[in-house]
Amino acid sequence: MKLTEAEWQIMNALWQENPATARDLMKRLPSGIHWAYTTIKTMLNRLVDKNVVTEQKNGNTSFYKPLVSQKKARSSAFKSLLDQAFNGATGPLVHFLLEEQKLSKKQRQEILNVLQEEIKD
Amino acid sequence: MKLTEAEWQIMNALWQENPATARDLMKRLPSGIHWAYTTIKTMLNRLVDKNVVTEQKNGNTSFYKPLVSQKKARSSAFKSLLDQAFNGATGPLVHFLLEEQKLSKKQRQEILNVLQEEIKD
DNA sequence: TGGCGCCTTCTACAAATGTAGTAAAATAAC
DNA sequence: GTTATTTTACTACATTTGTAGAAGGCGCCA
Repeated sequence: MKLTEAEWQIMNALWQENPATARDLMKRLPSGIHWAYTTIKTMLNRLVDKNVVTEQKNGNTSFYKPLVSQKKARSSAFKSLLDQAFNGATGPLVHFLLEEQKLSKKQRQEILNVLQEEIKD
Repeated sequence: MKLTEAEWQIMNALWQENPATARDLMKRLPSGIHWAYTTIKTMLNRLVDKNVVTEQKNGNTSFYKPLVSQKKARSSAFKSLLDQAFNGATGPLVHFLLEEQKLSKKQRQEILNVLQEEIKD
């Protein structure tokens, strides 16, 4: 399932903690994003239509929960990027990742840490 | 500069070899994609508008060249994914990469080596 | 019991995206 | 030169995406 940019914002907020109301999500959006309440509801409705979240009503209020895990969504986005921009192969991406000037020393160190962690066993 | 999915197809074909005509690109598109000639022209026009490619006419026929390098485009797409789906940090992506893509120990070690090489200075 | 505030459902609407048809102009083929 | 082929320039149109307003319903408190 493909998420749009705006949908990612909503989902990121929702994954943080759920179930959550539209109001909750509104508060959790990154500072800098100030959508109208109804905008958020619209997004949620679309996500429900897409079967990415479920809606449960308690009285008059809707509570939302993700139907798709963050991991799954990431996987899908990752794969799309790979196919689209890196000829579908991990190799070029890794190469890119390492070569890319934009990575700060800190970021590289971060990668190194992860790798070492993973390599351990 | 943000490319759409369809635009990536065109650009991937264009990066392969250029300058190229719309007809050239049509032939180079991955098997499975069969766009009308005018569709390709439309995309190219939009890419020209976006300053992603240049158009030079030779007589009646247009030749196109990328104005944005593949590397640059990749970088941009990569960064978008990172921001959108991985909280902007390389770490989680790498984690994901290692976990999901099942890199062999040897591959990891290889990456590690390259990284250490890179980090040195 | 009449507002106040919050929630929902509907509706709207411009811009971006995917996809292409048409008509006219340029060129190539005979 | 006349026809066939190619190319361009313009226009079109449905769908998706980003963003939100309006109107009606419900609980609460003065």
